[in-house]
Amino acid sequence: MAADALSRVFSALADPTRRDMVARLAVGDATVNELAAPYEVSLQAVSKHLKVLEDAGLVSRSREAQRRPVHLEAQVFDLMTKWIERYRRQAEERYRRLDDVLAAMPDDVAPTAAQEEGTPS
Amino acid sequence: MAADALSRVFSALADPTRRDMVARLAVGDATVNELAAPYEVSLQAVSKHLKVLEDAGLVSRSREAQRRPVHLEAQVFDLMTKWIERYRRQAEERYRRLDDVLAAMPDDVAPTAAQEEGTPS
DNA sequence: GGGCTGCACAACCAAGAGGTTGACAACCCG
DNA sequence: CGGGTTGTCAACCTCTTGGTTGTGCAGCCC
Repeated sequence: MAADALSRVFSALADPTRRDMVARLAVGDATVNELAAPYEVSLQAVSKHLKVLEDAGLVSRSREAQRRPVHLEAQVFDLMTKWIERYRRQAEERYRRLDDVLAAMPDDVAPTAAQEEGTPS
Repeated sequence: MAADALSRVFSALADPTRRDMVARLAVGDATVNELAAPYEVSLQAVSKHLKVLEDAGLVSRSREAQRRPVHLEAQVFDLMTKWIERYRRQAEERYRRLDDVLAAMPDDVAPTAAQEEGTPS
């Protein structure tokens, strides 16, 4: 749906079945039938899942006679890890420089201690 | 939708708007209005996005008078990176031990050379 | 060449996601 | 207390998603 690559990758991995397939493919290439075996769903459903993974660039499919072996393209993972690491680091950095942030705050209450809700009466 | 935590996290980050919000929150906490400002969508839509992020455990919302400051919970990222790293490493490892994998194969054609399609006649 | 296997494409359907508007609750300010 | 500000909840609409079944094509096997 979303045109950008990162969205497609995240979206593709948001499904447990597809993550499971990726896990399976990390061990080695597999055919559609092999991938479909563990699941209750129809072969067509699996084929759809593979299309999603392929559109996300997570897998590639080659031809080998009438079989279509599926191959994991692990380098796409880097796209995610880069994004994640960037903001995680940024957030951690922010914790480290908490004093600066507090100094920049107006005259708000300093959240040094988490205050509980006040008595309702 | 999917009950498991990892799916919720991936799904939450599959939306560019929500990733953008996370990027914004990495700089520092913000109110809903502040977060909504850059976007064309209604405040309610932003509120929904935040709910998705909150359900994924990516952000938390506190109370501060009538304001609801949103805070990034970066540690959830670890959940993803762990998953990703696991299978990326596994896939990379597989490349390294390609010979073993080939040896373990049955009597299939060894894909040492990518054979082109046979002559159709 | 006929049939079986492996897989994809198309049409359809139920459920969910993301957007909208409208109403309203909680809180500060005067 | 009344009014503005901040944000949520509910109802509704539409498009997408994940599933189904049906059909059909490409390629081995006999």
